[in-house]
Amino acid sequence: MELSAKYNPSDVEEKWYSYWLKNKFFHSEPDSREPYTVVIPPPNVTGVLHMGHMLNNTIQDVLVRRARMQGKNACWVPGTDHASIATEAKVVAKLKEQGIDKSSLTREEFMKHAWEWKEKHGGIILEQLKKLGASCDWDRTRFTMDPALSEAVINTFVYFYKKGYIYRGVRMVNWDPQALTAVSDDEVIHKETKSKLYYLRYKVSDGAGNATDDYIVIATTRPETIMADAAVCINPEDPRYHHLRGKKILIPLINREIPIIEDSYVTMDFGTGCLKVTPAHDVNDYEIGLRHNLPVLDIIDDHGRLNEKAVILVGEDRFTARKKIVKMLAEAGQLEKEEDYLSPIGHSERTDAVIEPKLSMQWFIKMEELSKAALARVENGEIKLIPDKYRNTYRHWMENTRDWCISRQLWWGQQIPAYYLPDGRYVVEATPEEALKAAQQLDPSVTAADLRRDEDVLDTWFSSWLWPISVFDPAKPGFPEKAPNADLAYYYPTNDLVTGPDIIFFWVARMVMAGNEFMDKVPFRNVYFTGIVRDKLGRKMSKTLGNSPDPLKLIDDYGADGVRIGMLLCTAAGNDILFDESQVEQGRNFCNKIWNAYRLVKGWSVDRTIEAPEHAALAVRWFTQKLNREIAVVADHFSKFRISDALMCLYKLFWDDFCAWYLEIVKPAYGAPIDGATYDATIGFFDSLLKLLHPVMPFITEELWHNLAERPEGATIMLERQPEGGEYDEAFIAAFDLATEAVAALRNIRQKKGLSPKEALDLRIKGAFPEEMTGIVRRMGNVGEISYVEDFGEREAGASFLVGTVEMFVPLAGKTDVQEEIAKAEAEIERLEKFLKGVNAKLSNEKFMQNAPEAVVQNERKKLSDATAKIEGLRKTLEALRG
RNA sequence: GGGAGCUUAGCUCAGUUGGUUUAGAGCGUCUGCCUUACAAGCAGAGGGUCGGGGGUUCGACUCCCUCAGCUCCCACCA
Repeated sequence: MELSAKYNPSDVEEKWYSYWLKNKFFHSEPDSREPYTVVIPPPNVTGVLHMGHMLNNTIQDVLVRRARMQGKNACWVPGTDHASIATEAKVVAKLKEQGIDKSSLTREEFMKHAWEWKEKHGGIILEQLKKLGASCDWDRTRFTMDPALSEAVINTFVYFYKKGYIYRGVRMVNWDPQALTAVSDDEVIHKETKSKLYYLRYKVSDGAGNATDDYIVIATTRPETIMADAAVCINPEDPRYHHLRGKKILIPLINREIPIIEDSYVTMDFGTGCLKVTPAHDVNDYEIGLRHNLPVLDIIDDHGRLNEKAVILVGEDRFTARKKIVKMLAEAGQLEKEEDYLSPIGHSERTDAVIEPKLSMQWFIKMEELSKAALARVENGEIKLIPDKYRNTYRHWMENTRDWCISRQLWWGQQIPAYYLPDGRYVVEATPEEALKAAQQLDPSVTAADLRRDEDVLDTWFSSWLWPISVFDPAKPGFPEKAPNADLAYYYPTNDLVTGPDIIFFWVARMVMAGNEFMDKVPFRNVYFTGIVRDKLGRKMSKTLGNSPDPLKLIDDYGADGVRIGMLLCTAAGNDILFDESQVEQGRNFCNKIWNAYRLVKGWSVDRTIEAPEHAALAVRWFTQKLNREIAVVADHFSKFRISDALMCLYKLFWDDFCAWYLEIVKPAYGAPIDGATYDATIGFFDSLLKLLHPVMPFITEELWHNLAERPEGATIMLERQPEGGEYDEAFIAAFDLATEAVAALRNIRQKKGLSPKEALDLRIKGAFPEEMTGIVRRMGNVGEISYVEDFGEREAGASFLVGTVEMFVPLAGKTDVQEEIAKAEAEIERLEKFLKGVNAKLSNEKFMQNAPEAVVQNERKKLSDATAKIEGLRKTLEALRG
């Protein structure tokens, strides 16, 4: 069959992926082999594949495929995350489109809609991963809200509650008025936002609630909250306001009397040095309020509107209220001035709504003990972070953790298993039945109907932190004493985790905590942090910028292997990835190169009666060594997670060493057959190269491996063993490098003189050039006669050059410019003399001779003698040239 | 404000206890080639005072100080 000159990925990708699935090559069961386990960072169930996933999952697949080919029992567990806020927001939006308001539904009705949506639209991303070639064990696909995994979450909650780690408390939380939920500190994004600083006049009270003429000026960005003011605060050190100590002042418009208090929190040189204290609507103010025992007056409702406690502007949205109150204040003569002000405003990561600090009753889990233990696992080296610099980040996090607010005012998620008695007391139990029993301990008259379950659900991360455990044994979390099932015992701890540094605390650290608590073991040994994928201008990829390519279209255009190579080429661990389609193009071109090398080799006819020519035998010997060496180099790169280096090494091995040198040397003349020995060796090399490349480019390697030789039914390259490598002779490889250098020099001469590659040149060599390599030089440089000479003697017209320390000369009667040669030689002498000066300076420096190690001194001596010899030779050349 | 990191060729990056003759790679650029595997290719070439300054050392891209620029994380002065 005639093979196309171009590799066509769409011809093979689907074929091989279904072949792998059909034969269950990705599936893993515990056995006697060493396990290699990876759990996928579960993408949002409603998510679609973006470039970050592409990068992340390509890396995981490379690691998994390589481990599998090293004979390990590789298991890559896929799955999705229920992502409570993000998913609920999507479902709410979808229902709205259908004209259904969430508030008109019961919890059960809403959950039914949400599950329907999940069944219909969820998990698309996993299908997309298949296009990339991901070798996940799909039989083990998990979802964080699978019944068993949800049970694990509930059991974990009960466990920590009974351990005394979980408590309920009023806290200032970040309230998202759009999603109507509290969000964690880490889900708040501070953006520099243009706002105004309003300077308001607060009149001083006469003590009986009447305004005097005296007033003070307070700067605020939130004039709509003045009705909730509990005090005005000054710095005790501030002499400007000493006369106001102990006095009271009146809130503008509503004339409520509030005290003046003193607290060193106030900075004297910001604004006017006076701060209005609004405990219900600002975190810092809340703390000042606690210190000074101030009342808390909450005037903003859950939707961000002023409530009746505000007295004025009731029902207005906070931003509308701001505009209106400014006008009212101005009319009342109590607005002194306003200035533009740039301040960081918290926005919800999910809805982008401006966060409202709000007091509310939430559930918390204590972090102190958990963090300590989790820090130790990284500090003692049980878990390695790659790159290492993230240890600092990790340590900083773990030493500064605050209690984790785990309740969310949502429905999509695991509902908190707390049950309230009619009298307000509550019990925490895994099931309603147990809860009833526990409740009856407190009050025997309580019935099931009396118990009211807490409305809130748990933070998504409260389920994700169990992931490496619960995907294998969902019955385990919450029960540290219980023996793990067979899967968990075999696969845990997992080996490598590949994720982004942005969730180092959200997820990575918390998995370590859960692992400590329930397994008394780390959840993984290495954490590889990928960078953020940016566009080539360094901007984050975003929908609004439209700078994110569609991954599936990329795969269509360039092939999955091409895209994988393109992603990996620019992947230094921890560095951001500047993605450029030209890298994917390079990946596609590489596929094409491999494809064409295959076409060449398969096009040869073999004659087993002929002997291998000397140059071919030498090339076989050389490539054997080279291959062995590079296998070791690649293994070293992988052991350090230097994946792009490993890939580049393989890229050059195939393209430069195998194609440009090896194949060109052994290639028989057109139409002529190749000898059996060289052919067999070539097929062997090709086989090894395909295996080495398989983890990074699974499809094309499977296709060509099947074509390279007869394979039995059910055979696959993905279960072959990685080539092991072996001994190699560094000196021999270096000798071959000399030959390639000489060839390059000859080609350079041709190019400069405008000589055809078809025209054979003669070559004279003076010096220790390995004789066995002359065959290579002759063949690849198209050299006619090669002679070793003592001296070039009377120099005829020609070109001279140096290969290492060996002088070479090509006679070019009538084809060369003597003046040019002279100039070239002179320039070279000058350079060498300068170099020599430096070497001599070192050698005549007593301190250098005393302190430098012998090897270094020896090397300098060698430099001296080499350079001296070269200069001498060039001088002779010059003499000859000048005649 | 606190912390971490970065700055090497046009671009993206290596540079592994301070010493390997001229600091490397890939891509891009330039030149010549449609040479029977591949123009998604072949061959060759050019390109860097290693961010600036100072110091330690016989010797610094590498260690220290300092200045400048950039990035990220944390905190958030109303």
